Amino acid sequence: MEKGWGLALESDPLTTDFFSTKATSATASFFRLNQQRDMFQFPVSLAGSRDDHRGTTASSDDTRIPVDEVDFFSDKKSRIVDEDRVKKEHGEPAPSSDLDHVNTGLLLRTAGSDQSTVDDGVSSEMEDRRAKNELAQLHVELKRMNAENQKLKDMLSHVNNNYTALQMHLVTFMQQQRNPETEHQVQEVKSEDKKHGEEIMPLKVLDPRPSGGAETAEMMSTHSSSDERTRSGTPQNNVEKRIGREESPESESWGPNSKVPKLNSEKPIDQSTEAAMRKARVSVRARSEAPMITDGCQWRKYGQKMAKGNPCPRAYYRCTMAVGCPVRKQVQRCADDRTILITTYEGNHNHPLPPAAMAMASTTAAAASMLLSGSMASADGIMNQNLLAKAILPNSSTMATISASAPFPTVTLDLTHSPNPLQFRSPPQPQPTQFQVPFPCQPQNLPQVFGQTLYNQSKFSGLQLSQEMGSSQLGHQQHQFPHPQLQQPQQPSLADTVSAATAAITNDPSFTAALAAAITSIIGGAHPNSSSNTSNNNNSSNGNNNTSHNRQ
DNA sequence: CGAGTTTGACCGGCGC
DNA sequence: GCGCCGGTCAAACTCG
Repeated sequence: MEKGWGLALESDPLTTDFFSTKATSATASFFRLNQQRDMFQFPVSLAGSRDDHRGTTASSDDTRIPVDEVDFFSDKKSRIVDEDRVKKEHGEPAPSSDLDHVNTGLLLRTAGSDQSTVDDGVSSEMEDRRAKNELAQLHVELKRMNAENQKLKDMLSHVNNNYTALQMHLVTFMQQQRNPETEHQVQEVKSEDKKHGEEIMPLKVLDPRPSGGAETAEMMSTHSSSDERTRSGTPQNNVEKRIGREESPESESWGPNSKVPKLNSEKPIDQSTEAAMRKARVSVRARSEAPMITDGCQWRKYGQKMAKGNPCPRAYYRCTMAVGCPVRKQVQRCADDRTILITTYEGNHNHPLPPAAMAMASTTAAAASMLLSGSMASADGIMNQNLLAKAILPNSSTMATISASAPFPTVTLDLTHSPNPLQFRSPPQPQPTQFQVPFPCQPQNLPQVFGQTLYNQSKFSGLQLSQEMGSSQLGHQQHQFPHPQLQQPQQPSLADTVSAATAAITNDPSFTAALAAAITSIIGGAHPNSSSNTSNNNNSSNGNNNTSHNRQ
């Protein structure tokens, strides 16, 4: 097995095939041989396969190769040599017998061994031993090469991870660079509120200003918004209700009223920027049979509509991890391929996120930031967008697309390319939680993988969640969240984790390195204490959401 | 009984 | 001005 893996990673199809498919038969036959001849097991099969498939050395090493082969089948040495020559000359195993006509070299050998009841007895024991030694050496060398190869691969994956992490940091940093304005505003708003002698009702304060609202709310909300909001009993609630769709940040971000022009008209430049930020969307396309991909957040469905041009209904969700969180998402199946789930995220969370959710959220935020920058400076925008795409999907440049033509700048992460039918095809859905994005995790896994890639240290819990994630976001796991509310009660079992990893791997081999690192870290002892919300995509599972949410 | 989902109605923007 | 459409609301319903 190990060899199969190692070789497979090498991207040498021939080798891989050899190990995976032919090795078995060859090995089996070989065992027989061993019993008879007491030979070195692996060398035989390996040598045979090599010669048969690669045949590179055959011509040049005519003398030597035959010797090797002879060694293994010392009895039938001469005969085998002839066979091998024939094989090499024709590039295909020459049929030693009718039965083996179609078989590859391995079988031929086996057949040859069977045939070789006629023992020449001429070859000297010395030669045999020498040949054995050579084979053994080759085998050892092969092992060594494999080990070395593995090392290199590890190093590569490591470097890859670091690179990705740096990229994401850069993106985040750029976002933060841009945010100072926002923060400024927030500060100002806060101070204003305090002047008024009240502790902020973020939403209200913001409400009047559509563009600034959500952002501000998000910024401040972390601690105060929920409490205050709940606290803000009746009168304010009424007001809020009233304001409701017109002024609430949410409506701004998604609804028509949130359209940029309107916002611009009222707002200063930076505010328009913020509005744009909020408009930026991250769309994740992932293959998933689950109704929704898991991204580590808790969502409440607040509507469903039939969208034009798509027979599949579009579902609207809002984040319920904190009161007033402006983040929303739309989930819809692709009209062309209903196995593809399109999840569109918008907005930034105004509360701490569980590790599992960090990736998605960060990605969304980064995407928004990048898109924004792109819209502002054309050249830079392009650059940034490319960067974003790379950052989001470091391993595949083709998967992330950025749409400038859409009403809102949108980053689309297409996780559907990963060829992994396995996971989703499984008839009985194991658990609702697993639908992940085949990375989608499943595209679903995107977030997870992404996070993993970015932050190796993280625990694997993120992976499970991510499967849907499309938005790939970054690392999450490393944070511990103080808020009890945010902590996910469930801890993924190791088995779950492994299965998630397996799914991810199968879905997209390109993430193998990152996943391997993650798995390694887990197995290495880290137990994911973090939130793993394996199943949380279902809104129903969360115990403590006070969902009197939004509307009140 | 509370929390979440469903679903028809409503609202506002946009295009004709 | 009208109708279409996307998005949201909120009462009714379902579920645990």
